[in-house]
Amino acid sequence: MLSERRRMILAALIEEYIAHATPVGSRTLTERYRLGVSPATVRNDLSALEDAGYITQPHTSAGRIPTDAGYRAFVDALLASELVNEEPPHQDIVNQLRANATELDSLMEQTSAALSRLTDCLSVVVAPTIVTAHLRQLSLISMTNRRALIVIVVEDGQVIDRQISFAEEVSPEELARVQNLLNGIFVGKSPAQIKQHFNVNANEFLADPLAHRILGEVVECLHERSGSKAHRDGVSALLRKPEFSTAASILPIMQVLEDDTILFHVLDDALLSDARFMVRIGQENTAVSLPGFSVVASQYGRGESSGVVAVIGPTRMDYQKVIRAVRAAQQALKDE
Amino acid sequence: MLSERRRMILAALIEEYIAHATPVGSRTLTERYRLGVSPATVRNDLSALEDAGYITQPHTSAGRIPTDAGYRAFVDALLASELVNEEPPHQDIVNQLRANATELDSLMEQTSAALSRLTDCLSVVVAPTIVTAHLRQLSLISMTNRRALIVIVVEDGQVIDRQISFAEEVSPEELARVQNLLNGIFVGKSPAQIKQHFNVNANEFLADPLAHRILGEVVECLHERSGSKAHRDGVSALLRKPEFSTAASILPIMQVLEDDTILFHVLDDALLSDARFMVRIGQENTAVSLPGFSVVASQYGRGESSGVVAVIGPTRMDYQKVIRAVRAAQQALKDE
DNA sequence: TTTTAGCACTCTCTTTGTAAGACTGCTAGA
DNA sequence: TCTAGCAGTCTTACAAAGAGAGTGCTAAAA
Repeated sequence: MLSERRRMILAALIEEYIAHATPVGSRTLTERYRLGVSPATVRNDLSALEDAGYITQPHTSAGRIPTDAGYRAFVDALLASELVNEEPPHQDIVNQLRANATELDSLMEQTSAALSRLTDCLSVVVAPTIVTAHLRQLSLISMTNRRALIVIVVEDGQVIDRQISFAEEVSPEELARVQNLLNGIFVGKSPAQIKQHFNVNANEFLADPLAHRILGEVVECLHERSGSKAHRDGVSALLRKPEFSTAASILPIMQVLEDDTILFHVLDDALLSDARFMVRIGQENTAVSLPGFSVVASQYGRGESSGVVAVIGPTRMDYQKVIRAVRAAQQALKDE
Repeated sequence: MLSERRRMILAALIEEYIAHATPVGSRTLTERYRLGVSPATVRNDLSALEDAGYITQPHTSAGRIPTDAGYRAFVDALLASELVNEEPPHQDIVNQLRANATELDSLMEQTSAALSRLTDCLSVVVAPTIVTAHLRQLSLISMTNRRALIVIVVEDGQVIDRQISFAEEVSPEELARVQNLLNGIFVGKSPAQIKQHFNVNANEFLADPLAHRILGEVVECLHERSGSKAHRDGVSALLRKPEFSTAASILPIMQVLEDDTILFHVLDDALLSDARFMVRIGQENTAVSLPGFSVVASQYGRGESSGVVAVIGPTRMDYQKVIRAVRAAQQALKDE
């Protein structure tokens, strides 16, 4: 429905606005892009694009800037094109990250740092949820007479630990017994299965208070940690962008970042559908009002569980660069 | 050397400026504080205080605002007075925190959150360094044939874990053997002692490559983690303060927060001397230039090791409230 | 029908000038 | 030593005016 030229003009305008963060006029477009028409013609097209809701004018005598809908059309075109899909993402970076990081935690941290450096935006990497990952091993380590450490190792290599205190003394031998007991029953089971078993066979465990107590903690751990632990990087990059020069403009994103629950909410919202990859532009973020921010998020799989890697920046972000970077990060985080 | 009245005027001016963030004139002071003298007299004193470097004028026809030196004098007086020292810090909060948090990590997180809420500033809690804490127990958990988890428990209850991969298969029995071997030698030793033993007796361990490898990782862990892990909270509180309404004004602190190394550097600098408690006002922060920011930091001991708890905010912070809050946090984090 | 040139129009931004307001510094007197 | 009064200085707010940028529209050209 949009003529070829208008599409080109929209793309050129967005490109120009992304680069300079300043409203773009008809003359600028004809001067910098080989459109082959005069400014007057471009003006007509701009007017049409504005009527269609793709661009808007901050005020009468300014150039145009893209609306969220304009970015959306631009990004959809980008995603449909080969530009973003075909090219192999920065394989060198992927390899380098993989080589350096021996642990998931450190891999996430480094990926987040690389991502924010690469895109000059804020990046977030969320550890895979363990909702689906199966238990590999449970270890109980005695710390003092009345204190022990539970270490849970999950199939995809994630480790969760938690300390517990006992009202009465518990010997290391006792702990070893419970460890073997629980491992015997639950290794290979998913958190949901473990919880179910715990609830159904509650009576059985009541005879063994220590096992009951510890299993309770384990169940709690597995559910509490579901999707916890997020690495963030690149806040200061955002502060340097002209659109975020006032504190008020960055406050919304800071509030999101400060609270894991809200952050997860925003990311989950972005990935609610079965899509593994998602771009949310400005007001498309419905979980929290984030005017002026876009979120590019992707799930990444580690074994049976899945985490999220995302880049958050101004709607005026370099979508092509960001999308490719997120894809690359997803590769880096993917289970070997 | 400062007359009693001038001291009072300085205190009143700072109090007023802390409350309203706007330059304070002579009339305001006489109206709101019972000084018993006329504005003209106050003006003379203000002029003297300015000559002495305690206050300054943004411009000729504005009131005065405190300089870093002015705050310093104010804070020194505060610290010398009973106001801050004698009163028992919010014991209720301390107790509540202690009750909720079973683990150090969660205690630090909750303390940080409470501290920032209480002071309406940014708060940072750094885990105790383990430089001096002795090893309590070492556990090796087999994850796969070629992968194991090292869990290090230190005297003060901190837990460190790290995954390692092996070139060849390693049986759980082998791991158990090494675990016993290393525990036998190193339990009760400090990181420094362990490292030394490792270096001196290198030959002995060469005959046992697995033990050598694992001990190497342990040594590395203990030193890497020294003073790592920091919890931050309350960034958005800073954004709401009028002095940080521009992105440029908060950029410095964001850069510090983003990089643990720099953050530690700032805090270490604040606690470089043997003082366990320190207030750094504005330019007194020498590690990194933090114009307009003050740092109130305290060490807190957990057993033999020590961590840092700090509040960072505008130089125009409520020092009394902040100092007492930091003291309370230090109590909450102190080893039972 | 589409494109172009030209022009009037509108709006922002900057500058300039003015008036009001705030606070000081100074001087002279209590 | 303190106070009252006043002139002086500086910011802030507001209005007016000019420059600049970019548009929309109209009429002619392709």
